[in-house]
Amino acid sequence: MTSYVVLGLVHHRGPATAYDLKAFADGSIGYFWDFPRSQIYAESTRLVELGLLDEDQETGGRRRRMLSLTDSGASALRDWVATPSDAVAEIRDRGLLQLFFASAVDADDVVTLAEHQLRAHERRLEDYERIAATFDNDVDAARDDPTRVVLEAGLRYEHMSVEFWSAIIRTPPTGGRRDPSR
Amino acid sequence: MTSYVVLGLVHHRGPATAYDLKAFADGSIGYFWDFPRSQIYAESTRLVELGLLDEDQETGGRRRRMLSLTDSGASALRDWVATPSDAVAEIRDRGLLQLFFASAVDADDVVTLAEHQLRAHERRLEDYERIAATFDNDVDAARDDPTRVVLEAGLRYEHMSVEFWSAIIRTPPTGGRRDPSR
DNA sequence: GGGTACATGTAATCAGTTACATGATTTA
DNA sequence: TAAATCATGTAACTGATTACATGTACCC
Repeated sequence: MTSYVVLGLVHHRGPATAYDLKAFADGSIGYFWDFPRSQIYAESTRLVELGLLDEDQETGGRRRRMLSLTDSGASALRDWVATPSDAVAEIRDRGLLQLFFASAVDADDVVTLAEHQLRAHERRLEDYERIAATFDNDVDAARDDPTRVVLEAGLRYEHMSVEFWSAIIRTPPTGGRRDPSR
Repeated sequence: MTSYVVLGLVHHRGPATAYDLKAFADGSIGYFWDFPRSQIYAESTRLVELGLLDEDQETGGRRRRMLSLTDSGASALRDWVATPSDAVAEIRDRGLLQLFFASAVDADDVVTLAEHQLRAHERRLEDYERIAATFDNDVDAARDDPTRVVLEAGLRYEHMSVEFWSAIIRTPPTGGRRDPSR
């Protein structure tokens, strides 16, 4: 899947180095779909071999490799984006997983867990709001920009998470366990 | 991480076979954190070697392996659940990823994508509501059950997703592209 | 000259998935 | 007796992560 992220990034940014794409990803789609730096080098090499990307490497100095989409790469990206998926992603959130198994611990531990998650989601929400502010100088264009709309999904998710974990702190589920302190 | 899921499942279900744990997971935590059947066999073998699980295999017939928590396994689970994480999960949702790169395709394709996602999330929402109904025969106990509370997070996420993709269908972001039909 | 940011890669390892493979028990 | 379900496992592969390793260019 990461190969399509790389393809998409090249489409989005135009000719760019792997380093550059990774830096852009870290401030945008990386919040939703992150990958290690080494992978973008592996993937870009692979995509060049497959003929989906072109590379143009400087002969001296930093020997930058400028990546660009080939026609075949552009069409592979279009096909993939236009192929709807009927799958819903798993949330795979460690905090929720821990909460699921909360009957193994005391209510205090659940509260501590929830406090950490709350803070983490609040921080993430702030990140998103900061990024959103850079979009929304031009409100009309923003509404029309799919990347802004994906950010909107992130904002809603974080709002929801902040509310959710706040409620856990207020009334931690004790799971039928007996509170050992009483 | 899956090893903690297995440990947690054994804690939650009590002594059970790997097969049984997987079946239970498929109707509960599997919606949030799925794994292939083969993995539960690999993990359970590993956890037995680590002394976190005990196994008791039937000598004849189906040769079922009953898995149970050792003291050391129970304490490893408690430690893990009680160790708060400051990380926020990536959403890693293919539909959102496709939407992020929607500038590569036409508005029609975005609408088609959104329709599929909407249907998928509606179906998932129905699954969750069906499961919630089985909890909520006893409303007071449900409020106190961490697994029910995690399901609540899932319900909210799916509600949010249904609203989100509905809005995309109403006004698909066109990403500054020119609509080729005009 | 030193620190920071730019820039690229490889190697080893690990986690997870898919496919292959087999047999027992229950129910219609 | 056939089909469905119960039940367990291995092997090959793939994708992703971590750690290692190197050098350039710019700015103070």
